[in-house]
Amino acid sequence: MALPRAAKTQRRTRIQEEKEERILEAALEVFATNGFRGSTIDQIAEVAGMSKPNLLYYFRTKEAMHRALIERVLDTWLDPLRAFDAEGNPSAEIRSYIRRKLEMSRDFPRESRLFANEVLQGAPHIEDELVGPLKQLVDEKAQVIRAWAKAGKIAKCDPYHLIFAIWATTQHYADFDVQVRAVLGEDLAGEGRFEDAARFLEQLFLNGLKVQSTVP
Amino acid sequence: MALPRAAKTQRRTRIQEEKEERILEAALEVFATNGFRGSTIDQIAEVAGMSKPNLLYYFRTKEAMHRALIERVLDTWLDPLRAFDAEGNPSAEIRSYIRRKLEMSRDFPRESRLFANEVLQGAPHIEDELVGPLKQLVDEKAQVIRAWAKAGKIAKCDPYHLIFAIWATTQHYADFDVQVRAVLGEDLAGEGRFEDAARFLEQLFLNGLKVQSTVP
DNA sequence: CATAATGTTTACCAACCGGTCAAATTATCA
DNA sequence: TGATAATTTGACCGGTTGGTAAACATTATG
Repeated sequence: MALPRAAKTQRRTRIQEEKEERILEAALEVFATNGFRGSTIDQIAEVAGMSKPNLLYYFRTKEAMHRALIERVLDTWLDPLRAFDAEGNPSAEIRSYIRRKLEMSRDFPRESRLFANEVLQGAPHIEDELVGPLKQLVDEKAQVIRAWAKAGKIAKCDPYHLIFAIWATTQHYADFDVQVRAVLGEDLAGEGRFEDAARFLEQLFLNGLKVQSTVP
Repeated sequence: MALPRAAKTQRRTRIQEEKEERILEAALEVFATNGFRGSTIDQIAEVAGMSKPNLLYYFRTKEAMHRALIERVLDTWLDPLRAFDAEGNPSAEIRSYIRRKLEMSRDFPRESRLFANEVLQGAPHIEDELVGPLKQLVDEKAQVIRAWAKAGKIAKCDPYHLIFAIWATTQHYADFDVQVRAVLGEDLAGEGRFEDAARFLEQLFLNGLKVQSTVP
């Protein structure tokens, strides 16, 4: 009778875990490809293989589903940036950040598109996360980059725009996948694409951030 | 009685031009912020300041409106890439391409988001344009870049991924504007943002593509 | 095994949405 | 000016959508 989330029993039942898992998986699929408004509960229910009212038994509203999904995914999404290590070698850190972000685009394109859809449409559901945890983390890492530049370990540059550039270039392969495939052609797009992109971006960013010696 | 598009009179009346203009302007606003599925004819009608049936008098369906809008905007959108000149100085050409694209993001953010929404959701309405005119233009310019690299005028690099990187970094400021503003803070985001971004991206791409001399 | 709690389904509703229609209004021009 | 064509609107329609109510089924537990 009672809704699972509000149940008196503190423990989530096995069946609750399983179903919520299946629902969020389906929701990711649907929200990522249609955006929030473009997605219907029926669609999600079908992908999840259950009836609409059943789905609404676990998440009261479409928005609750979306919220739960965002919460669950945001942390993972920011992991690569968190791994950015102030003590490490600057070039190596930047290289591996690019690589990790690119791997995310390859392995979790739906998560990328979920956020892209949301941000693109004005982030009506995640604005708090943007100005809160996200900004804080970026500020912190920007300081690291700025220190590297000041110490002459990389070229002087605006750390925020550097981070934006890495986000943009790596996520592009997930978010604009259709366009990339259209331009490269179906064949080229598949096989070597990941390595090609990684090689190019590493070259671009590492040379681009190399300290410019004023005549050796 | 008859629909204007199918009218016997070949000439479009003044009133037709004006109304279609107003409708497409409103459609751009709405489609860009909500995507195709997320937009309603009522919304567009309200922004355009006319009734829904009146709007449907000029464009028979929502899709017809969207199609007309895409057609009208796509050419302009590709202009910067078209301006890319094989005869020019490579560094100067790349620099001014970046600048033009960045100006587009600043001056026509809605157009950018319109395409971003569309591509992000699988480009269901513009796939022909992608594999047709777009691919053709990109192929052509990729050849130019490849020739430059072969002639030693810029570093060896994959021209397609270079173009993707320029698209991604410049359009990022239009498409992910909310996120950029959230991270930079409302103040920093406004004034110097354009110049900061331009300076950073020019540094990144021009140094990144500089021929790496193997000891002078 | 009884029984209460949890989980699932069928039927349904009100609001919304894309689109039509016929009637009313306005612009055009002989 | 008056006839005719172009434009505009309110009322409406069928399908979709987010969500509810209540009956039914299943599972956990004393």
